[in-house]
Parts: sequence; structure tokens; C-alpha cells
Amino acid sequence: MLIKRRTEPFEDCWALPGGFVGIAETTDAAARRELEEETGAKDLFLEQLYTFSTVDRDPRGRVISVAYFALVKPNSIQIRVGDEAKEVGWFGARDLPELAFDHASIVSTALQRLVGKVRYQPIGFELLPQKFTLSHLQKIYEVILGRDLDKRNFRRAVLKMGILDALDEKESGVPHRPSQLFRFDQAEYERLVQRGFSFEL
Amino acid sequence: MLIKRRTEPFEDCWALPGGFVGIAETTDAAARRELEEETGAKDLFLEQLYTFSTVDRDPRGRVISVAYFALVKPNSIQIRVGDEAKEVGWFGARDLPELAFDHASIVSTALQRLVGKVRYQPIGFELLPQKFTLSHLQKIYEVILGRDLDKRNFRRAVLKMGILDALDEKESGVPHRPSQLFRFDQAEYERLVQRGFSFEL
DNA sequence: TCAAAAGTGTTATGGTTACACCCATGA
DNA sequence: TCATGGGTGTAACCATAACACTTTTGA
Repeated sequence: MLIKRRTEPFEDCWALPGGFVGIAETTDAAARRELEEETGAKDLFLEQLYTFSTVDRDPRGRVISVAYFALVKPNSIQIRVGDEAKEVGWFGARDLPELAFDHASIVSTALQRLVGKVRYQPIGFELLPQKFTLSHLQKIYEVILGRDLDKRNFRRAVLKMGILDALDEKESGVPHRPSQLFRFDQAEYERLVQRGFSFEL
Repeated sequence: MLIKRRTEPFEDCWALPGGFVGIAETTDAAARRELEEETGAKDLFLEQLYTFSTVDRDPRGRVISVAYFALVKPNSIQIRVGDEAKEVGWFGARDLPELAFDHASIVSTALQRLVGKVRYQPIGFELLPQKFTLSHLQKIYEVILGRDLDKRNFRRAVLKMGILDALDEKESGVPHRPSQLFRFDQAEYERLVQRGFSFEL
């Protein structure tokens, strides 16, 4: 999700939402605040990505940025265009317009992190609604990893972990056999991790 | 490796080496510079760890720290006590004295990162001299992972990857059968990664 | 000759991969 | 009735884990 900048430098250029850290707030809090101010998005999964400190990355002077990435469940947020932005829009991470500052390199770092992480941490669920089908989940993995996965093997592998609850509910309104819905069981996942379980796909 | 602080706050307390970023240097450069100034250690493997921004973490005022961790090959550095420190010393990461600021939590983040990383990236070699035995390498893994590994299985696994060169050279001066020496083949590792190989132990 | 670590193969088990057909729904 | 994706089992292969003895050196 990018914003089109309303102010110089890089006016009218697409950029990541962001801004300055307050004297009495953590960078986590600042990231949340800026994201909400500029796009309306709130209550997201947010993780610190990396700190970018190239000396000339901002033409206004020396700026060091602590970058965060957010994962968004579809339909879970209400987007609104904040004061700083002319526009807010979604773009494919592998198909971006030209970005302000060094934001292209921030996005590419984020993508790498996501790819590196998705197989070892249950973050795929942060990109799905609470109730989802195994096909949706598989699709998330296929998009992030950039390759197709075998349906039967994928299902066997995720179900074996025992961190998904099958709900008494199916999809409806689809023009094909309706799919079983599942929920990610966070509490059970944490219990298993305590006992040495490690997520792996 | 810790330094004993010469100045307030936390005078005489053990702390991580560190200091302020120059207006025209990256945080990477600042980390290297401070490390060398305070301890003499240079030319190390250095990786950005995390940025710590709790509001009251420094009694002097608002300070945000971009933490780095270094991996040191034994005998590869010459330690010297810089102007800022009263003393420089090595400590077991799981057996530390009380630390200044929030440095204990920085160390614990670094340990977690190291444990999480060592199985998927060939960083164990950064903790060994250029020439090493497979037993040394195995010991590194056992210490970091906190459990014993099977000698035969470990050897088979690392040799199968094809990123170690057996040298025409053996240990000497040991009171037991001398061991074959190996070298990590960085170039070959990178070649393999290009072709989709992924390190895993 | 002793103590210490080096070095080496095999087997059983379990996990991974590849693969094809019938089912339930809405249009 | 058709198109669409949902759902399921097996067999071959490969990787992992467990395990014990001989070798070489310095003291």
C-alpha cells in the first residue's frame, strides 16, 4: 500500500507511508501512528524490518529511517486518505511504480524478509481473514514463495501441525463445491512452541 | 565482549561497546568505528540486529540505538582498551554480569537471532579460523543450539553440501590422532545459492 | 601403554514427493 | 449439464537418526 505524496520532496511521487518519531514515543508507536494518520489502517501485524541510514537518502538532510512492515487481513481495514497524501493505493510488490527516496530498496528488503520468514513462522495467517480455506492459505504460500505447491501434500503438512481448527462451517456462494473453513489456533500454537515445536513448511 | 565504562551514566558497569552516529556516516560505519575505538577489534563480520527505542532507555535523554552484532574468529583480533573503557573482557553470553542501560535485552535479542540463523545461514564459519576441523565446527553448532549432535551424521550433512574444501594439512601438536583441516569455500557457496541451493543443518 | 579424540557404514524409520479421480455447488 | 475448484490415498524414494569400533597421536 503506497501513498502519493502531497508535499516536497518527491511531491506526487508514490512512497511508503511514514514520518518522524516523536520525542516521547517508540519507533513502533510512531510507525503505527503514521500509518493510521496517512492511510487509516490500524490494528495491524507490524514488525520492525531494518534501519536505513545511507547518508544522502533524504534531500532535506540527514534522516535515518527505522522501517516496519505490516501484514493486512483482507477487508479488515478501512482505508482513508490522510492529510499528507493525495491518494492511497494498492500495488503488487513485484510490480511497483517508481518510488520516492530509497523506498524501492526498503520494499525489496521487506519482500526478502517475508520470503525468508514465511516457511518458519506462521505469518501467512496474518494475510487471511480469521476464517479461511486451505486453498486460500496455499495460495498465500504460492504467491510469496513464487512457486506452485502440491495440494494434497500441502494440506497434509499444515493439518499435521495441529494448529488449525476446522470450523462447522463452509464457504457459500461459490460456483463449485464449497470448501471447509478453518481458523488459526494462536493459543495452541504458542502451547506447542513452549514444548519445542517449530513451525516449518 | 564487553567494556567496563569509564564515564557516567553507569560508570564502572559492564556494557556493550557503542556510541553516537556521526552526521555523515551510516550506522554500519558508526558501529565499526565505535567497536574499533573502544576495543581495537576490526574487520569483523557485522550485521544489523535491531533498533531499540524505548523512551527511557538512556537517563541522559532520548536515545535510539541501532544495535549490531559481530562474529569474531578466534585469534583474529587484537584487543586493546580504548579511551572510553576501563577494561575490555570476554563473557559467556549465557553467563553475563549486570549490564548498563537495556544492554541485557540487546544481548538476548542477539542470542535469539544467532540461534535462529545458524541453521539456515553459514555463519558458523565466522566463528572459526580459516582452517578448522569438523569437530570444531560441530562444537560451534552444539554450543549455539544448546544440544549435542551426532558426529557421523553431522559430518555427512556438512560434507554433502560441498562447500568445504579438505586441505592437504592436519592439525599438529594435539595429544590424539590429528584431524583433517577444512576451509569454507565462500565462492562455491555463492555459486550454489545462485542455483537455488539453500544451506540447512 | 594409555588417554584422547579422529574417523568411518549400515540399518530402520519416517518424511517427502509425485500423482488422478470423484464430489458438490452455481450458473 | 457444464465448469469450477474441493477433497482424498498410495507407493517409491530419500533423508534422518541411532549406533560401536578401530586408528593415530603425544604424554
